Amino acid sequence: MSATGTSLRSGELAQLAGVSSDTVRHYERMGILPKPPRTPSGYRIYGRDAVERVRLVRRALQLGFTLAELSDILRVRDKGGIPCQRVLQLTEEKLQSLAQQIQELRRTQRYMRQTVREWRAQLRRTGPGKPAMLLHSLAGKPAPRGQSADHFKRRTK
Amino acid sequence: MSATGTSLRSGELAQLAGVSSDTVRHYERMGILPKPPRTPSGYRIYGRDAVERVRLVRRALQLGFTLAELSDILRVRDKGGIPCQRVLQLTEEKLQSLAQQIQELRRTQRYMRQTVREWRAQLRRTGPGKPAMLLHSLAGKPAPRGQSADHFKRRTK
DNA sequence: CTTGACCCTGGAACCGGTTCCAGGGTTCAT
DNA sequence: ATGAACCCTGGAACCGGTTCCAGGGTCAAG
Repeated sequence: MSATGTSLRSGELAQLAGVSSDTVRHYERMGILPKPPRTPSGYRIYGRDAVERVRLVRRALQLGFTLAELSDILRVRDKGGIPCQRVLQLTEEKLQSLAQQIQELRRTQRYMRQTVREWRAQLRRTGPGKPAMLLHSLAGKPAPRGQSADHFKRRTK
Repeated sequence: MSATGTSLRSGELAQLAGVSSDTVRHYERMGILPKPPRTPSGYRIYGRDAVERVRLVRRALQLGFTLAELSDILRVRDKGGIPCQRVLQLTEEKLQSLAQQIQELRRTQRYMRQTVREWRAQLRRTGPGKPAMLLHSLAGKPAPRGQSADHFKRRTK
């Protein structure tokens, strides 16, 4: 009875939007998907627009928005508010720090390439199965500028 | 009695290496700093070489090594092993995925810039305080290639 | 002797988005 | 009426590096 209708159950929504149903429920908990009506037995009933919503969230996440931010924004919007300015501003901030991040990564890249080059030379010099002290040589080198050490993980802010 | 000697206590080591003493102890737990001798009262006693070691670890972390990897490598080295090949190989892998990561980020950057441009135009069209649907417009757009959605956090592997 | 700076331990919190779990109900087909 | 496939709940685990915490020693200067 649910297959071809307009209404979706959590699993179907998840499928259509390309996430797990766990994630769908999680989004609801985070206030990102509004609480949907339920069947008498407690199953969630979503409209097809929910698919859009989830997809939107995924895109926004890719742009660096957090669930918390999206929760804010969407809540405002759902109340008839116009969060566009806020969205635009946030996006520009992300863009900013994205640029920074890229720069940082490229610094690391240069540094790492240089290091590998030196290591290769060193290995040729000392012979393959010998001492070499590769890692050790790092200690004395000038760090790759940015001191943060978490290029990799930390979300923008 | 400890100030100018050759031996360091955890806090001094931390200071000299630019980390917190919590971190020093953590490194020990992870097997990255070898268990140091203790004073009769239980204080750790490090030699000056420990400073190098910690600095080395920090550099390596910046290059994308994990504590686990470093733990392995250093343990081998401390036993007289020669982990240089391993180090080199790992580094090349990091370098590889770093390049990928940068590419991904640049894609996102391009996508985001384009998006902002479109939004600006849209805002001009609809007038400043009006509807606008900025975020909403994301749902229909083609995603920025990479489907991973975690440019930002996840450590390389 | 007191004060304050330092050290010890091991376990938990943190970040954020996702996933997993146990224990239990619903729906539909065979 | 039995099974398979789905759904419900709320809480916890996960990743990894760092930090924080309580409850307690150590040590030197005043």
